Amino acid sequence: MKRALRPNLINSLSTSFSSSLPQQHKLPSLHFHTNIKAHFVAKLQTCKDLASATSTHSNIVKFGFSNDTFAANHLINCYLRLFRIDNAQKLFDEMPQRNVVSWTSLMAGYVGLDQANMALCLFRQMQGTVVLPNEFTFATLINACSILVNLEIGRRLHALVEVSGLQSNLVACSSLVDMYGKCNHVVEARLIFDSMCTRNVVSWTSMITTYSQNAQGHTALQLFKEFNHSGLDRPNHFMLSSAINTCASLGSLSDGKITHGVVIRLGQDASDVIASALVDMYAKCGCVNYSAKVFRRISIPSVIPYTSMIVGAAKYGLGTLSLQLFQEMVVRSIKPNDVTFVGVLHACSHSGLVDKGLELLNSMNGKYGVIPDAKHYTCVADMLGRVGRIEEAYELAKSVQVEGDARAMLWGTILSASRLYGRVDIALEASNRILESNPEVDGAYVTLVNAYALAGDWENAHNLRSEMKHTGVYKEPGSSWIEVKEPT
DNA sequence: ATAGGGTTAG
Repeated sequence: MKRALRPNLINSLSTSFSSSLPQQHKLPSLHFHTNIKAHFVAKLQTCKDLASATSTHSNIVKFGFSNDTFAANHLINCYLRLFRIDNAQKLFDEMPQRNVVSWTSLMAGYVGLDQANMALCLFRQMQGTVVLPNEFTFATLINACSILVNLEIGRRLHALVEVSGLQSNLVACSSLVDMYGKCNHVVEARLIFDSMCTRNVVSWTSMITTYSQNAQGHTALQLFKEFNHSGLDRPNHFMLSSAINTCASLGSLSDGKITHGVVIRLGQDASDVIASALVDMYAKCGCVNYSAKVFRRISIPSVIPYTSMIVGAAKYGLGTLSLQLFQEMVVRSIKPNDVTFVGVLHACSHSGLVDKGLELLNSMNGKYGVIPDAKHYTCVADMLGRVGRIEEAYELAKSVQVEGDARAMLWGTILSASRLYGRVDIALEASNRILESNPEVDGAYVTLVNAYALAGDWENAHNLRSEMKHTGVYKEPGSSWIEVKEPT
């Protein structure tokens, strides 16, 4: 095997370099060296599978480039593209000389694999070296803070950005705008946006999204308009999706139609991402028939527009349409994901197709390879609860392992159903589990009081209410207890 | 060579 591999490689190299090699008599070895390295790097950039990555890796070692930082950085990035963070980390650990690209690449790799914390750890390690962070390093780290909603570290990085003299840097500032926005600090995001000396589509999109995600949709749309009149650039599909999404969150059909008009004028209506946003927007603005129109114009819809349409139809009680669409995507071999199943399960729930819903839940993993999680169980528990199949809902909830807020949600659903059907025993059980999952939830206290009261256990109800007053979680009786999580 | 923004659920 190995014997065959090496001559082949040398053959392929000599053919690719045969035209340049003979002319370079003076420095043949040096040029061969440079060219062969370029060849390996080119190979790494187009690597599609682990086998070719590892074979190129071993060739890099064989040809004596194992200590070459440039080649190793390419290898790291190649492994990261193939989602092999373990290989990338191992290589990184073995590098004798790491530069800022080595560090930043590995950090970005962790962020991309939902391990934003690891990126921050790496930065701490990096600070113990002589390598200095650049704008890309900061952008990657600030992005990690956005994902983690970690304002504290975000602020520290902001300070470091300033110390490093990058306070007007486009890339660093755009990520700061995004970070402050994701941490709900709109004013600070805007201050940075205003302080930037150059802005591009990305920075404007970050600012628009910040307003949109912080319940200031009108300001977001105003900024979108401002950008369009500024003549700086044309909005791209990122900015357009954000604007459409803003209209959806506002529930404003008129703004939605105007934005749809902008999309058409810019010739962006063929974009899958934009179409998904439009389908969702029309459904949220009360026009599911428009959603259907947009959806049917997509030639090959991916799982996202399919899901948007399934969810939209489900909300309008068009359960049969949702299920038809689901069937259609299965026939077209478009793989449903976890969100798609939330949609179809909702459809079953809202249209009273209970047994169909149960059948779907049970076939999710085996037939479609999607492992049901808390949100699916909550959905099905709600479906069973609505039609009074409380026992089954209760058994289902007991059978699943869920933690934290998701657990409170699941048992909140059981609680709601058991109250509705007067099952005080199960209501009590559910209240207790909500308390176990999340003791800070004041709504659960109220519910527990209600449950005790319902059961006629007034003494316990009274005691608990005093305890609540004591711990400061008291809520006036009669207020809504369904709000498990209040917006901050 | 490395980087920043967007789309489906609750």
